[in-house]
Parts: sequence; structure tokens; C-alpha cells
Amino acid sequence: MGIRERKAREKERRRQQIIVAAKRVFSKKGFNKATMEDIAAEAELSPGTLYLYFKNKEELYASLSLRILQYLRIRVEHVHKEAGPDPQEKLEALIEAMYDVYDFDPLTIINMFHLQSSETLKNLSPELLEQIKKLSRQSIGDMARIFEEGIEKGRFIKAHPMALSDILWSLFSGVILWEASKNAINQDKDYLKETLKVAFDLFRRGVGADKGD
Amino acid sequence: MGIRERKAREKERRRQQIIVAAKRVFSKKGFNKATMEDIAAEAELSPGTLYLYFKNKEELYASLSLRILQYLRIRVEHVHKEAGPDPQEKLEALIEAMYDVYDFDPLTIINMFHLQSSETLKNLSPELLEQIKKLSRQSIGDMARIFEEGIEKGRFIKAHPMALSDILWSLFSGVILWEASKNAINQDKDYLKETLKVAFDLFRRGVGADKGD
Amino acid sequence: MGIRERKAREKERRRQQIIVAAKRVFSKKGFNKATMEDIAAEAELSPGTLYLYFKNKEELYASLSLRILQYLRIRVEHVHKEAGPDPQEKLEALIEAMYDVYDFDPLTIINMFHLQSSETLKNLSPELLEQIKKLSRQSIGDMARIFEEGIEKGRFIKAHPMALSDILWSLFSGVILWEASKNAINQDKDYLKETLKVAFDLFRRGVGADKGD
Amino acid sequence: MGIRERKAREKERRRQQIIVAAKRVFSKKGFNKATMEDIAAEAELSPGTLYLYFKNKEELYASLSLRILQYLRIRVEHVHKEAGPDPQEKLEALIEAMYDVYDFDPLTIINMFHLQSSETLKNLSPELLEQIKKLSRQSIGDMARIFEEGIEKGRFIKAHPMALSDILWSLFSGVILWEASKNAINQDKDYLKETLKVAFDLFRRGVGADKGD
DNA sequence: CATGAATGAGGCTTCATTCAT
DNA sequence: AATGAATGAAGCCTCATTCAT
Repeated sequence: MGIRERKAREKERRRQQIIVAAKRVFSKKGFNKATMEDIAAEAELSPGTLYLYFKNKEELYASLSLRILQYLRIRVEHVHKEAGPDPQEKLEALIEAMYDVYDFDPLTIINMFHLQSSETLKNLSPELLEQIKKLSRQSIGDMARIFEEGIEKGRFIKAHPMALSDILWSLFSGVILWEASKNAINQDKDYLKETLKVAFDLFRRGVGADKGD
Repeated sequence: MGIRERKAREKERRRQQIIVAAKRVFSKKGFNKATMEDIAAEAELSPGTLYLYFKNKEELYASLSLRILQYLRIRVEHVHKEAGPDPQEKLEALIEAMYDVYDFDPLTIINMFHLQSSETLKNLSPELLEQIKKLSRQSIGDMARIFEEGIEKGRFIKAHPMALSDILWSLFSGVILWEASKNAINQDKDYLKETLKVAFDLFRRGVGADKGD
Repeated sequence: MGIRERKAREKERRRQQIIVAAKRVFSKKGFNKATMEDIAAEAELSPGTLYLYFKNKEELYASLSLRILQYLRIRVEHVHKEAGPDPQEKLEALIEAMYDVYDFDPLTIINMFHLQSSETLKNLSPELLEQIKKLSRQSIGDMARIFEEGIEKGRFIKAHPMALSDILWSLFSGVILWEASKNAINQDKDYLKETLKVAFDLFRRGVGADKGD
Repeated sequence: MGIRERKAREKERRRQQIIVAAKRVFSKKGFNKATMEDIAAEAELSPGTLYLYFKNKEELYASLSLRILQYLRIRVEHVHKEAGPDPQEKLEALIEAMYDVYDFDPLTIINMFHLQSSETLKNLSPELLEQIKKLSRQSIGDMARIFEEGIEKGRFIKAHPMALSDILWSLFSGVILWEASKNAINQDKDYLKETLKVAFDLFRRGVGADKGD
């Protein structure tokens, strides 16, 4: 009775094998210049095999983001539901979660933001697109509720909670993309972590209601 | 004796004609799905003609950003040099400039951020890349100097000025891309302007040194 | 355990199939007017398939010559090493070899001479060019050594052996091209074989040391 | 009454200017890689102008050969008609003419042989093709008549006179093409003149009737 | 399931040629 | 006569995808 499970596990392993390869290749060459053959070679599989696991190139590309969105979703939900009652603390936990999301898979997260800002999004299968939208909505939604609480408690400035979560997310993705872009051109030192820290500091200060108010 | 000038003007007009068409097509279809033939048709020219004005598809794409970067550069320089001595006022002027940059050409600015976060950047001709880098560097550099002054005068938090300008830029581009991405999927109301406003408010608050300090 | 061999054999068969088709098309239309699609159609394959076997059009063109150069190389080497000690006999064998080389593949040999006298040569991949150069050098070198022996034995005129082999080869290719060119314009009788015979007779007489000397 | 002549002379000058440019460009790049724009640039004219003087690219290419064929034709005719009665002397004069033809315009002569051995020949306008054929026929014909005389006088071997002139011509073109091809690949010393000398020596010996006969 | 050879649509680009000025 | 910008046909080649083994 373990045989079916083993099959399933092996199938999942193969999927991961492809995902890992795709991640590397897409990160190095970008969506267009990366070929399915490149990815197959990196995964030590034949091109045909990729199509047993992914409907086409775009879905494979999008699939990379899925795991990270799931991870994000779990972390954010956890912060929302389980962290203490203090909004500031929750914001800290949220920021902590974002660092972890980045460290979880730096290559993929850049891929994901590229996807976000790309025509590819428009060409996904409805199912996959729905999954992505759902996960995004949930994460952003939970983030918004955290801000909502903070606003109600007078700890955060009075702004639309959804706007705040969009802004936190935009800041996060904006900094990552901009630093990645700078690194792509110059091979300077990578200032990402430093810049992110300042960015989050700034966000914290910016979102916090003035003490005297 | 005006004949040479007229020729030059016509040549420039033709270039603009192509740029306008390219802008539309790239915005609608994205870099990959847009074909040179699409663009030629939109410009009511033959495909071959495009190559009299642009070396290839990627350079045409990148050229779109150039005008906007120049506009940005001028505006930022102006703020840096000519605005009054008050750092906060300069920041206001800077934010004002960014709104104007966006309004100057919304389609193109999204293109530009896509380009920024794209493999295409690596395939440009050295000259064009150099132009883009130079304009970016100048704008970001001037922004950094504005922050520097503010920090010296104790009006802004003590952070690396370059980091602050990177963050302002990242916030700007991050919000625009994220909202564009949301609009691409849902055809909801466009919250860009509102969100940008909150984002800049937040930035202002975040970057300002506390009154009590 | 025969499966890999069969694959290899089939792959080689496919290559030959393409070569045969290319030979026909190039001979009929010449390098420029022949299109890869023509060749694919002649080979009853799709255009893309050609590129699985040949890097590009020029390499396919050049590949045609390779087999014939190999054949030439083997024949000349054989004459050089194995034919009797008599220089005159060796020259006969050499001339015999040249006739055979021509008969081995008349279409291709004309292709080969066109290639030789063409800009195409400069655009080949270094590896292929090296192969061609090597085979040519070996054949011409062996021919030169045959002449060298004859000169040492006082049977051939005192001339630079390399010059003699260049001349024999030039005479051979010159006559073939010239006759082919005449045939291309007029559709007269084909005098190639007769002319070649006279040419070789003349060469034999010309290269032979005078009896009385 | 000189104005029309001056016009005509200027027109002819312009033609020559183009021919000179075309010669250089074709020699450097070969027929296919050379573009009309290259040639126009080399001639310091605009592309459109070329078409005022030559119907198309192929005719321009072929025109290069025309002048040299005319020169050849004149020289050969002169040898045929005016040189002394001695066949050997006439052969000398013929060989001398060939050297001169080569020196007259080395670049063009290689062009001409490329043309001879090329698909281009098949695509010329009937008129131009007819001119080329006529000039070739006349030259080769006159050469054949020289050999004929020599044979009748018992000074040359008994062979078909036309074959002999074809062979002399083939030898000449074969050596030139082969040496050019060698030079194109290696940048060795150019052995053309030395090899040609040996080739003609050999021809002389080969064609001469044995003294003892 | 895996393979990988084959497909073939379609894109980018070139360039000979034309024509309004 | 000269220009040179514009044309547009057509070629080479790539590569996502399929399918017989």
C-alpha cells in the first residue's frame, strides 16, 4: 500500500527537480532567452519530459512563484492570527517574514517580481492565474487586516489599510528589483540587505502614528 | 538654406512617429509578443523602415525610456539646484516631479520599469546602455544630494543618502508596477494615484527627523 | 545492445539524406539562390531539421566537399605509399585517381571548386575550415612528395614539387570549372572528358624530363 | 558641339568611378556579402545613382569582367594577326599577354573567374551574357587558331586546337583561383607568379612536338 | 514514464530596388 | 542627373511543442 505513495512522491520529486533547474536558468537568462532545452539540460532530462509536468513554458515559469507565494501566505497568516495583540510587534513580525521570504529563495523571488511586471501574466492558464491571484489576495488581505487593527488602536496612521499593505509590498518588491537591476549592470557590492533595512525602518517610522497625537 | 534643417526635423518626426507606435504596441502586448511588424503597421510604415531609425527591436524598446529619463533628469536637477534651501520643500518638489514624470508618459514609464527589471538590459548596445546608466546615475545622484543636505541640516533621519534615494525610487517604481499588475489582472478601479499619495506621505513621515529629537 | 548503433546509423543516414538533397539543390541553383527551404523540401524534411544536423547554410554547403576531399585524400595517400617505385607510374595512378574523384561525385566536385573560390570559405566555423584545410594540405602534400621522388630520380623536370602539385590540381579544377561554365551557357555537347584527357597528356609531357637530358 | 561629348565623357567617368568602387568591394567581400550600399559608399555616391548606370547588381558585377575580356580579346587578336609566323613565338606572345591581362587588373580577373564559376552567370541579361560569350568565344577562337597553325607546322602536338586553348585558359584561371584561395585562408607569401611561371613552362613543354619526332 | 528527433510557424532582419524631390 | 528614404519581399534560423518509440 506504499507503492502508490512512492509513485506520488517520485513524481513530486521530479517536479521539484524541474523547478530547481528552471529557477536557475530563468534567473540567469530571463524568460525569453531561456529555452526549454536549456532547462531540460539543466535538469538532466529531455525536453519532452518537461511537458509531462508542466503544460507549457509560461506555466512552468509561473509555477516557480507558486511555492514562494504559498510560503508567504503561510507566514503572513501566521503573523495575522498568532502573533500577540500589539500592532507594532505584528509589523515587526511581518517584516521579519519578508526577510525570510527573500532568504527562502532569492532567485525565485526576483523571478516572481519579473512575472508580476510582465506580459507573461496575461498569458497564463485561468487556473494557474486564479491560484496566483488567490494567494496574493490572501496575503495582501491578511496584511491589510494587520494594518487595520493598528489603525483602530491608534498606532498606525489613518490610511486605507489596503493601501498600506500594497505599499509595503511595493516597497519590498521595488527595492529588490531595483537593486537586482543595479547589480545586473554593475558588479558592485550588493547593497540589498542594507537598503532593505533602511526601507523598512523608514516604513515603520512612516506608518507609525505620532506619539504626541 | 532651410533644407537641411527641414530634413533633420522630418527625420526626428519620423523617429517620434515610430516611438509613439512602439510605445502603444509594447504597452499592449509586452516586449515578446509585440512584433516589429505590429509596430510598423501601427506606425503606418514598412518593417524595413524601423531599422533605418533603430538598430534592432531591443534598442527600439530601450529608446522609449530615454526621453523619460531625460525628463526625469532635468526635473531632478532643477529641484536640486534651484529650489529653495529648505530640504522638506525640496522633497516636496521631488515628489511633485515624480508625479509629473508619471503623467508625462504613463505608458512609457511602465515600459521603463519593465526594462529595468529585465534581461533586455544586458543585450543593449554599449552606447545606449551607457546613456541609460548615465541618466539614471545623475538623477539618483542628485536625489541623494538633496537627502544629504536634509540630513546635514538635521531635517532627515541619519541614513545613507544614496539608500534614501534608491528607496524613494524603488517605492515609486514598486507602486506603479504593482498597481499596473493588479490592473492587468482585474479591471478594477485604478488606485494608483491614491496609493502613490499614501506612499509619498508615508515616505515623508518616515524620512523626517522627529520633531522632538 | 544494438539500439545505440542503430540510432547512430539512422542519424548518419539522415545526414546523408540531407547531403544528397543539398547537393542537388546547390548544383541546380547555386549557393545563393538555393534556400534552406528548397533543400528541406528536396530532402522531404522540415527546415528546422536541417539545423539538427548542420549548424547553418554555409556549413551544410561546405560539408558537401568533405566526403570528396576524404576520398581524394585516401586515393592520393594510397598512390603515394603503395604504388610501385616508378614515378611515371605513380603519376598515372594519380591521374587515374583524379578521374575517379570526379566520377565519384561530379555534382559535388563542382560545388567544391566553387566553394574553394568563394567568400563562403571565410565564414565557416574554425573546426570545419580546419578539416578542409587539413585534408587539402595532406592531399597536395602527398602529391608533392610523388613529384619530389620523380625529380630526384631524374624523371621529372626540376621544379618545386609543391608548385607541380598545385599546378596539377589547378589544371584539374580549372578544366572542370571552365567546361562546367561553358555547359551552363550553351547546352552543347559536354567535352569535359576529352579535354581532361588532353590536359593530362599535356601535363605528362610537360612534366617529364627530356629523354635526351 | 563639344557639349554633348563632354556629357558623354562625364557619364563614362562616372561609370568608371562605380566600376572601380565595385571592384574593390566585390574583391573584399565577394558577390553576396557585398551590398549595393557598400559600393555606393565606396564610390561616394548614393545607392540610387548606381541604378542609373547599371541595371542591377548582377550586371554591375558582370560588367567588371567586360573590360578585361575586351583587353584580352585585343591582345589575343593582336598575337594572332600580327606576331611573326613562328608558332612557338606566338605561344610566347600569348603567355605574355596573359601575364599582362593579369597585371592589367588582378582584382577584376579574380572576380571574373568567380563569375565564370558561379550561378550569377545564369542570371545575367541576355544582352550582357551575349557580349561576354562573344568576347570569350573570339579570344578562345583566336587562341585555337594559333594552336592550329602550330599543329599544322608540326610544332605542336596533334590535339584538338580548341581543347588546347581551353586548357591554356583553364590552367591560367585554375592557378589564379587556387592561389587566391590559398591566400584567402593562409596569409602566406603569395606564390602566384612563381607558380604561373612553372605552369606555363610546363604547358610549353607539354604542347611542343618532340624534337626527335 | 521518458525520450529526443522532428516539426513548422513565425520572428527578426537584410538589402536590392524604386521614386518623389 | 542625383539623392537617399522608404519599401517589402524573402531568407535564415529558433524554439516551443508533439509523438512515435
